[in-house]
Amino acid sequence: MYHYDYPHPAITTDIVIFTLAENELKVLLIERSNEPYKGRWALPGGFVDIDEDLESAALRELKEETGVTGIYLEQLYTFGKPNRDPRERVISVAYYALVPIDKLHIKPDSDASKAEWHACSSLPDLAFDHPQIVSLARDRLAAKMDYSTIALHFMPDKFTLGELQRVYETIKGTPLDKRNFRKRVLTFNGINDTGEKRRDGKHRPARLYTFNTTGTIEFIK
Amino acid sequence: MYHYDYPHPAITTDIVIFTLAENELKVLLIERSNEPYKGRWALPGGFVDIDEDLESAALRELKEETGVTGIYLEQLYTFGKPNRDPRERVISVAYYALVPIDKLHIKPDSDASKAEWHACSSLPDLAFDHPQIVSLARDRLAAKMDYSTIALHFMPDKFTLGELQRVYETIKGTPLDKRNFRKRVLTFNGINDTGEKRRDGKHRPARLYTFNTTGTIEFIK
DNA sequence: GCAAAAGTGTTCTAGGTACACCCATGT
DNA sequence: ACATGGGTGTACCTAGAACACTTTTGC
Repeated sequence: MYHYDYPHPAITTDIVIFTLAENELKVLLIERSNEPYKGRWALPGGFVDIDEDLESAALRELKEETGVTGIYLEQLYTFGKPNRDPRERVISVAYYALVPIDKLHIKPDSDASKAEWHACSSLPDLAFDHPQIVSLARDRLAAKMDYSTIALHFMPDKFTLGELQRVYETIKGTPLDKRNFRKRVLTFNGINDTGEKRRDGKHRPARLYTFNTTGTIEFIK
Repeated sequence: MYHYDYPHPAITTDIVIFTLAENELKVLLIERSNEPYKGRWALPGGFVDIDEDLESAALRELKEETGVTGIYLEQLYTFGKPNRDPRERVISVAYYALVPIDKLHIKPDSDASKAEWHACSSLPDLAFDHPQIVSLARDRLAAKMDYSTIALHFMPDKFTLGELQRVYETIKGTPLDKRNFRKRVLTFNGINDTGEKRRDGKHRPARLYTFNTTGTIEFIK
């Protein structure tokens, strides 16, 4: 038992974990096995330990749910309406993360609870204020697409420019001109031609590129 | 006394309150009258009540310290390193606010503690992790200057384009071309010519403009 | 009449957009 | 040989940057 002179709220982190699969932007959801909202889908998340940094708590949740580490993670917003959780006052520091396309198979099924990727275009009814959180995360991601290199964090270690263009087209929802797209992304710092090529189909092999992912994003223009 | 099965952190809000005076960007600081950091300067802020929304807590602090209401306020970031406060685990949801030039006289001296405006260019040693908070707030403000109408929230109800240009020049730290500046700001939605003019000195009177401040900012370009 | 800030257009430049064909491979 | 995605250059257009003089007032 812990005692305080004044009432204290509980602190959680919730994470909007994005990935791209089947040419759709997807988020990882957990089916709740306890009340409240038992049986409803919710964002992965949990309580922050009393000696744990907020970002560490988010990284821990991320690892527990997906098994991935070393990916892009950014604080999104803190949600603290007094009745957002029916049990007690809970303030949630929301983060969002980007999982590269090739790392998502690892284990979306850690503990007993069911975890699944859901297309952003058709999400189920979410628990708590999680619809707001997802919505804000999508807005932030869409905005950063225009003025940063954030999209590169969806890419595997080596990728072709065609793959990268499909990522942009999927998130923005519009087709892009191939020549203009290539001119633009090749001006980004950190994109390098490996010299290697990949043959995958009955067409000309594509050059493979890498991105210097220092875990950060670069601002452009 | 309040009891919990698990330890709970305390939650505060800290606010970076900006204004412009004497052609300088300034922030409001409070001299701490209690330990820890007694006698040091710190951001205004305080504990969030258990049934209080985060933004309401920030607005309450803002009103207590400056007497102003209805000004621009935005959540900045949540700071939660385990030892950022030596007393107990304290997580701070930081906000920043913009006080119009003509409203800052009201009362920067609410309770017993001393409150003063300090130029951003020469801040004293701040308590806790407040240097980081101020620094992030300045970065955010500078960034929003480029792609939003946030600067208009520094303006009084009626202002001249010359005054507005000096605000931009002060925050950005560079002189701007008068003709290009006017062309640009007059494309913003919400800026209207009142038809009135102001005479204040031995020169041609200036047109007075207003801004439709719905409390929000508009994104441009 | 002179000092001081308000007010006003045009030219130039650079970055973004539009656009069509050849290349290397698998079947 | 043909289908498939990879790879490349130029012309146009628009938004931002550079730039100088006239107007209205107070003293």
